[in-house]
Formats: sequence, C-alpha cells, structure tokens
Amino acid sequence: MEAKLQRQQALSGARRALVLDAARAVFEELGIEGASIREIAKRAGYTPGAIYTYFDSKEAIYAVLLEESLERLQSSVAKAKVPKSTAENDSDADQAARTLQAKAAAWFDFYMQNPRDLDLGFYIAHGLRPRGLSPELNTELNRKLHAALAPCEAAMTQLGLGPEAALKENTALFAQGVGLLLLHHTGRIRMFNQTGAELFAKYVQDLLTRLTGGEKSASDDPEEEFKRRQADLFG
Amino acid sequence: MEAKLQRQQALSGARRALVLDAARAVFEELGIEGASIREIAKRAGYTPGAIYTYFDSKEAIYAVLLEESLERLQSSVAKAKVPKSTAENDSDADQAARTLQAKAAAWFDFYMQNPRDLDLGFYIAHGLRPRGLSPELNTELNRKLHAALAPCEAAMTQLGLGPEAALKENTALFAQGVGLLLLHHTGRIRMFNQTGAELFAKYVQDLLTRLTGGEKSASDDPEEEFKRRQADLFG
Amino acid sequence: MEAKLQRQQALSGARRALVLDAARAVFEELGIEGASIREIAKRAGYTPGAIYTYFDSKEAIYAVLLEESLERLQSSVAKAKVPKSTAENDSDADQAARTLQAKAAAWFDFYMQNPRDLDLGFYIAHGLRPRGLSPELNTELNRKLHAALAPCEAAMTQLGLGPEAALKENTALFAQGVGLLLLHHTGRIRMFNQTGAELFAKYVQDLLTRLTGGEKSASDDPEEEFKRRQADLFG
Amino acid sequence: MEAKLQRQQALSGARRALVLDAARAVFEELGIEGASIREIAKRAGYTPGAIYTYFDSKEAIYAVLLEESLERLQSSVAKAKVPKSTAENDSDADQAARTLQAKAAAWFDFYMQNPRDLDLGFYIAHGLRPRGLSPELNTELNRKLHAALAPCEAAMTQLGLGPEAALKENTALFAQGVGLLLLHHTGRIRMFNQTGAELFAKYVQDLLTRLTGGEKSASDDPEEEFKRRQADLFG
DNA sequence: GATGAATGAGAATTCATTCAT
DNA sequence: CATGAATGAATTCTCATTCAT
Repeated sequence: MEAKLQRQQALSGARRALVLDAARAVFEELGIEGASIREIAKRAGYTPGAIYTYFDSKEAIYAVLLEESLERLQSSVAKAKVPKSTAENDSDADQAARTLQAKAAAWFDFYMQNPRDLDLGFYIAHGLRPRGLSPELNTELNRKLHAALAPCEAAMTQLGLGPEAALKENTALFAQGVGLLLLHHTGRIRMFNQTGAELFAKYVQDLLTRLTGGEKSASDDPEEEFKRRQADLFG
Repeated sequence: MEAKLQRQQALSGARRALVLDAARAVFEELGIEGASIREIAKRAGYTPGAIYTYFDSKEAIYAVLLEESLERLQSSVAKAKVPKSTAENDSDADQAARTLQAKAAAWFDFYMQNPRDLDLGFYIAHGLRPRGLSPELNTELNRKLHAALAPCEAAMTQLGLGPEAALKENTALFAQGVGLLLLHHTGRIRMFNQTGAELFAKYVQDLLTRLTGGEKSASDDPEEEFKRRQADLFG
Repeated sequence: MEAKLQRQQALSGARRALVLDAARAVFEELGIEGASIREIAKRAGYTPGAIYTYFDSKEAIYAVLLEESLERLQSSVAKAKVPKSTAENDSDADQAARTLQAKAAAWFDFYMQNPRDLDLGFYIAHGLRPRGLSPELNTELNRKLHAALAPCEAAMTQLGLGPEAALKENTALFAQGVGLLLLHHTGRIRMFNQTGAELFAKYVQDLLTRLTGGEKSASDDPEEEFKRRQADLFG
Repeated sequence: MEAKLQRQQALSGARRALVLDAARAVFEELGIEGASIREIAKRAGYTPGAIYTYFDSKEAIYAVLLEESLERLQSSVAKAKVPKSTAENDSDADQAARTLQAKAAAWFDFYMQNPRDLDLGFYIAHGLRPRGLSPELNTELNRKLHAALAPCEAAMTQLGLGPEAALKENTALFAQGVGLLLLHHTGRIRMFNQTGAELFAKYVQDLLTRLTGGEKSASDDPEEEFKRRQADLFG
C-alpha cells in the first residue's frame, strides 16, 4: 500500500515535472511573451484544462520555474571551485580574492549560458515592474537570490569590508553583471565591440584592486589571470 | 502643384506626429504591455485602421518611438552642464573628470526619470532578444545610442585612456548604469537597501580614481562631491 | 454626402439590430442561461469578436434588450383601450375602475404572452439578486417599469386613494401579477388547478370592491364582467 | 452479513448527507450560480469524482436539496404557533382567522429569511421553466409544497369557503407572497418604497376582511393587530 | 485619408463529467 | 469507496490587421 502510494506520488510528480519541462521548453523557444497555457499544454501532450490539475495559474508556473532557476543558480555558485593558490605566500586575503572571483564568475556564467533564466527573473517585473507576485513569494525569491549572491559578499567581508560596504559593493557587482548580461543578450554589447564576460572579469579585477589597495592581486600577473578567468567562464 | 504637394506632406507629417504623440502617451501611462493599436488610435482621435496609413505595424511605431527616445537622450546629455571649477589650479584632467561625471549622470538620470524609455529600449529585445527590427534600423539605433554615450567616452580619452580602453570603460559604465536602473525600476534594489543613483555616483567616483591614479579627484573633497552629484541627479 | 452618411448610419443601426434580434432569438430559445456571445454571434452570422463592434459586453446586450422590453411593455399598457361605459349612470369612478382593469390586464397580459421578457427583467437579478448593473442603468430601468405601471396607480388615485395608499396598492397589485406569472410560467399554477389570468382578474375585482366600498363595481354583473375580462386578456 | 449491510448503508447515508450539507452550505454562501461540483466536493472533503458515487448529477443534488427545503418549509409552518385569543367571545372563525394569519406568516417568513431556498425552488425552473426534473419528482415536489401550504387552505375552509374557493384563495395568497418575496430579494421593492412583509400582512388582513364580510377581524384593533403581525414576521 | 466592419486567432480559465486504478 | 487525472467543450473578451467604401 505504501509502495503504491509512493508510486502514485512519484507519477504525479513526474507528470507535474512534465508540465514544467514543457513550460521551460516553451519559454526557451518562444520567450516569455510567446508562452501560453495552450502551447505549454500542447507540448506536454495535454489539454489546456489539464494544466490546471497541476498549477493554479500561468503565473504559478512562472513562479515555480523561477524558484527552480534560482535554486540552480545558487547551486551553481555553491559548486564553483575556488582555485588553490600556487604561490607560497598565500594569505587569507588572497584566498578571499580568489573566492570572490570564482563565485562572481559562477553566477555571471550561469546567466550567460541560460539567458531565459535571466528573462524569468525579470519577467515578474513585467515591463520592468513587479506583478502577479504575492509578497510572500517575492520575499522567498529575494531570499533565494540573496543566497546565491551571498558568497561574494562574504568574500568581500573577508577582504576587510564592513557589512554595509560589502553589501554596497555586492550590489554594484550584481548590477554590473546584470547590465553586461543584458547588453550581451540583446546583442547591444557588439555595438561596443566588447564581450560581457571580458568586461565582467575586468570589473572584478578592478574591484579587487580597490579592495586590497592595489598591493595584492589575485594573481601575480593580472593579464594572465584575466585570460584564465575567461577560460573559466566558458570552459 | 508643388506647393500643394508640400502642404499635403506637411499635413501628413503632422498627423503622423499626432499618432506618435498618442503612442508616447499610451506607453507612458499603460506601459508597453498595456499599449494597443486600439488605444493609441483612440487617443489620437483615429480609428485603428487609420493608424496603418502612417505606420506599417505596431512594431514600426515602437521603432520610431525608440529613435525619438534616443534622440531625447542624446539631447539631454548634450545639454547637461559641466560645472566650472572653483579651484585655482584646475587642469584639463579636472575638467575632463567633471565632464565625465556630468555626462554620465545625465544619461543615468534620463532613464531614472523616464523608465518607459528604458523599457522601450529593451522591448525591441522582446524577452531580451531582438525582434521586429531590421538590420538597418538596428544599426541606426546603435548609432544614436552611441552618440548619446560618446561624451563620456571622449572625457575618458582626455583623461588619458587610449581609444580601445576608453570604449571598454564606457561600455562598463553603461552596463553599470543599466544594471542599476533595472534593479531600481524592478524594485530589486530595495532588496539590497541601496539606491541606484548613489551606487552609480560611487561607480563614477571609483572610475575616476582609477583613471587618475587616485591623485586627482573631480573635487577636493570626495564626500562633498558625492553629495553634490546626488543633488544633481534628482535636482 | 449627407445621404451617404445617413445610409451608413442606417446600415450600422440595422446591423446592430441584427445582433439584437439574434440575441432576442437566442434568449427566446435557449433562455438566459443558455445564451452566449458565441451563440448570438453564430445566429447573427458573425464571429464572436465582431459582436464587440456593437456592444461592449454581454451584459450590455442584456441591458439594451431589457430597456426595449420595458418600452414595449409601457407601449402595450399605453395602447390598451379602456372600454366605454354601456350604462347610463357612468360616473368618474366607474371610468377609473375600468381603466384600472384594462391597464392592469395589459401589463399582465404582456408578460403572459412574452415570458422571456419577464426572465429578462429578473435576470439582472442574477439568482434573484442584482448584478452587473450600473446604478444609472438601474435607475433608468426602474423609471421605465414605473412608467408602465403608472396608469394603474393613477386610476387608483382617481378612485379616491391618497398617493401613498395608491403606491401601496399598486405595489401589491404588481406583486400579485408577478407571483401569478411566475407560478404560471413555471407550471406551478397547474398544481393549484388555476390559471394565472383568472386569478389576476379576480384580484383586480376584489381590489375594486375594496376601493369602492363594494357599492360600485366596474360592471353591474361581476360574473359577466369577469368573463369579459378573461376574453380581453387573451383576445 | 445483514448487520454489515445495514452498517454500510448507514455509513453511505451519512456520507451522502455530508455531501448534501456541503452543497447546502455552498448554495447558501455562493448562490446557485456560484455553486459547482468542485466547490461542493471540496467542502465535503471529497474529490469531485467522489460526488458521483452519491448523486448522478449536479441537478440531482439540486432536486434533493429542494425536497429538503420543502420539508423544512412544511415543518416551519407546522410548528408556527397560533396565538390564543385574549377576548372572551372568541369564535371558531376568530380562531381560524388567527390560524390563517399565523400559517401564512410562517411560510412567508421562511422564504424571507432563507432567500436561497426560494432560489432553489425556482431554479429547477431554469430561466423560469422546468428542466432536469423528472415528472415523478415534480409531482413529489408539488405534493410537498402543497403540504406546506395546506394549513392556510384549511383555515380558509373553516372560515366558510368551499373547497374550490379555498384553493383559489390559497393560490392567490401564495402568488402574492411569492411576488412580494421576489420584489424584496431583487431589491425592486425599494423602488416602491414598500416592504414585502408589510404588504403581505396587509394582504392577509384584507383577505380576512373579505372572507368574514368585514364584521370580524382577527383582532379588534386592526392597526394594533397589524403591528403585532409585523413583529411576528421578524421577531 | 479615414472609417467601420469584420476576421481569425488566441488569451486564461472553468466546468461537469468519466474512468482506470 | 474514493482518487487523481484528464477531457472537451465552453466561457467572455482582446488584438493586430485587412479592406471595401
């Protein structure tokens, strides 16, 4: 009996996942504006009405997808490896610097390779403004985004910044990344003959320089380090 | 006969402008998602069908509106006054620094106060990807955006950067601003307890520090300067 | 040019009327619950969307239909002929009595023969309670209903009732009629082995007796008069 | 085995009753239009499909509910107390008059305070015409309604009316009440500046006057009696 | 140049009902 | 007995666009 229940729940979950997969695929292909319950149902092999067995509304699907997305983001950042030092005199600050670089690159890279996830994040901001989002969910989503960005902030604290300053710098870092990603995904970055990744790496580099007073860099040779970071991003 | 033709063309242009005015008003009020040909027509005193006398499609209206928007942007930046020095030993570099600050603040401020223009800019990037945009128009739009941002780039060159470096820094500056604006308009910036304007001013400040080796600041007292900038932005 | 305009307006009105006719037919056949924009459009030879060229909403159609209905009701009452007296000693009171009988029979008869019009009247009372009805429209509809029932009230006044008493009696009269109509149209009246018309005539008769102190009847022979009324109702 | 069968039937009946309770609550709260199998099931703690174990269709639920409603109506009327006379010379006719008043007030009051029950009664007359109602059930419902109204009819007989006349008057009485209730529940009565209860009491009063030739009233002071009746209705 | 009419596709939901499990 | 899944048809309404007049 328990086994049966488990099987059923698994099935149910699987079918729900099927719908989510379909929704993801639709978003991927048609974008958020092109997505519709009709289309999602069609891809999932369902009647439109059947979707409502699994989700209360279209917005509810968006919300779940976004939650998932943020979880993947956080997981990506968490899993990002911080390179070990090759130098002898590796200080705590050096370690923190490498952490900042690695974690920042991780979230930037995530959105670089998953543009629709960025869309999703800003969709709720319907025309760049929030809507259809319960305050609780909003809080939850903020929490998840924060969690994903927290490692960078922690690294900055270790580099000597106070909590307020660290928050400020982390916000600026996030803004820089988001701006570059937007420019990249809209093709506007080409107009500047730049790549988003390159500029983001440079930003992080400059940030470190600022934070460590220029004395300490994450690598002895900034140029070399820069190229390594590049490779990391798209490796 | 020629006179008649001219008169007719002038009239036509005026009526076209009427439609554009209506469209602008609709976007301003209802946002891009809320806009519809019906609504635009109603406000212009036309029936929906009549709109197609002046524009081939809804997207065509968007495009023209965006062009206009970029022109206003450029004009705002051009008109932005660079403060005269009060110090005796005012160098060219000091002048360039003040220019950079003023011009950057100008475009940032423009989008801060006209969020719909930002929407418009990114709309064409329907879900953050271009659509309904001919390559020629795209090029033209890029040109106009570039023109608006050029003063900042020029100032950087004057501060000693080579053309490539200046372009790079200008791109980064733009990305930073766009990121902050996005965060601001979506309300996400509150999650960081920051204001976009403040962080943007800080970014420009840090940029100047980097460019002038820290010796020269646009103002003798960075803190005071910072507050002045703030006032500028929302004065 | 004027002729053209007139022709167009006539056409437009005709098409609008076409939709109304279709709506009326649908109501007639399917009842108010069975009516739908789809169905109305189909009968009118239109796409559902086309209906919205003529009416803002489904409720708007209902409203117009109901207004029309009340106008027809009023017109029916207005046109109802009051029989001349055959007696020599015909007083004003006799005349008023005959008026009351004729006018009351007129509105009762109207709803007897047009059950859907009664439905319509009470539809707005969605499950016996008003909805989707702007206060202005509601007032207007009330006004129209009042106008249709006014002649009865006037007759009662002439029979010596004060304004308040006349209003009271008219309300009771209307309630009696409505109740009987309801019983009739739902088939419940058969359960009483009665006909609505007969009972309504009796009510009016009794009312007259009450009002004239029993001395005066509209006819010298109540029974004969009663049968005449019956014939009137369904003649 | 029989015991088991009985137990099962009892259980089944209880569960069926559970569904009915839920349905009643839903109707009470949401009205007939707002009711849905889904909602009823939810409140009964069931899934929609389960409802079909107990009822063949939505309409079947309505029917049972209406039967119950009529039983409650009858019970209300049966339980209605007839006031004892305070006068010395209390005749049978006086007693009958008081009975008529009390019983009529009882059913009127029942529907006054339970508007949904009235809805239910006329729902089956979907748009004022029967549907989804088997002839047998219809007969049964009629029988129940009759039973509820019978006491009034009996009182009239005691007041001297022949069977036919009593039936006729009872029908008229019912029609009057139903008409007033409808006017009341749809808010239309306000348009006449009247209250349904007041007018119904007056009707009964007039009826008694007619039946007793004006000599006998249920009370010596009609005005006082009238006020007492009012209190009865809404006490 | 402009209108009014109309299309046809599409939007998100809701619903009573069925049925394998 | 009850569930959960699914259907399929229906609901009102919106929209960009076309086109004869």
